[in-house]
Amino acid sequence: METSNILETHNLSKTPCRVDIIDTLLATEVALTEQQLKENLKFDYDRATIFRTLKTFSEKGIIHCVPVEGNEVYYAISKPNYKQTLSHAHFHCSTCGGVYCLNSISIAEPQLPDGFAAQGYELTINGCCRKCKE
Amino acid sequence: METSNILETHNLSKTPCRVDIIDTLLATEVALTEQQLKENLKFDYDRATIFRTLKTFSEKGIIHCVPVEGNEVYYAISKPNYKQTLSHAHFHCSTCGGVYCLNSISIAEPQLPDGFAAQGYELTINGCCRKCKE
DNA sequence: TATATATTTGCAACGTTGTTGCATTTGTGT
DNA sequence: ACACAAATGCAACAACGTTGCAAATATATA
Repeated sequence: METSNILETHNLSKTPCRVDIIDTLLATEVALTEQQLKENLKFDYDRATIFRTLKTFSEKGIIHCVPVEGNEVYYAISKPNYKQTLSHAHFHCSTCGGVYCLNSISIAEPQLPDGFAAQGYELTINGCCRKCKE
Repeated sequence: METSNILETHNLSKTPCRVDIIDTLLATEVALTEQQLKENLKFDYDRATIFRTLKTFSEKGIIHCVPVEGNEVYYAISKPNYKQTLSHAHFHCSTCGGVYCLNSISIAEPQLPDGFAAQGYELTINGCCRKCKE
């Protein structure tokens, strides 16, 4: 799906910042921190604008964020049914810091202690990614 | 293990702030945000002191932090062999926000794409906890 | 195509958090 | 009781999260 469709689907007007952010996230294989995102945008926008855009996109389910050890947050485009999917897995490379969405991974549901009911699973796998492996 | 032992084991001097923080984290069943931690300490300490103490404890493996959706970070006492354990699971209650360490859970290792090598697994299970279930 | 209106943006401001240097205070071994 | 290494509090600064408001802009409508 390309950028215009994504915005239309979610009833969002087509503004430069929104298009730029979605284009950038679509173009990158890995998830990006807000810093990395800014560096990759074609133009500069106000912090508040980017903040609000990311917030809107998160609420709409267009993107999702991945919190990683060290209190860093990465942003990635969501697959269309992301929000409906119970389990999400991400790979975090300890070497380059890259965060990959693992869309096709299924997470085995572990046995929980009595009284706990699971609604969703978020798995972060730390390790060494394809590019850093040599 | 009680507080004094923990500090001695890690070659850390026994200061009020350190003792207070470990006591507090040992006393609570759930992990705490920095805010919640501060509210539960017996005395007040400078922000920088708490920051440095948490950092020291994290490095030593005395505590670990759990990043949760919404960019919140929770701190919890680690079991003695925490750092050596490859897989960690935490339960995050969507209702009360409580974060529980699930020490006895084993995580099934999913199949990764070619070229990716896993070194550790962090699983966060979202749902409804024992206390909030009625 | 011009216009009206609802949105979005940039700017400014403020609170919080992460982080560090430095002088003072404190813990601990002698 | 003392000396020295270590920890603390204070101050300061950068980065981030967040909001109000006025100016600019996207889009539906005439």
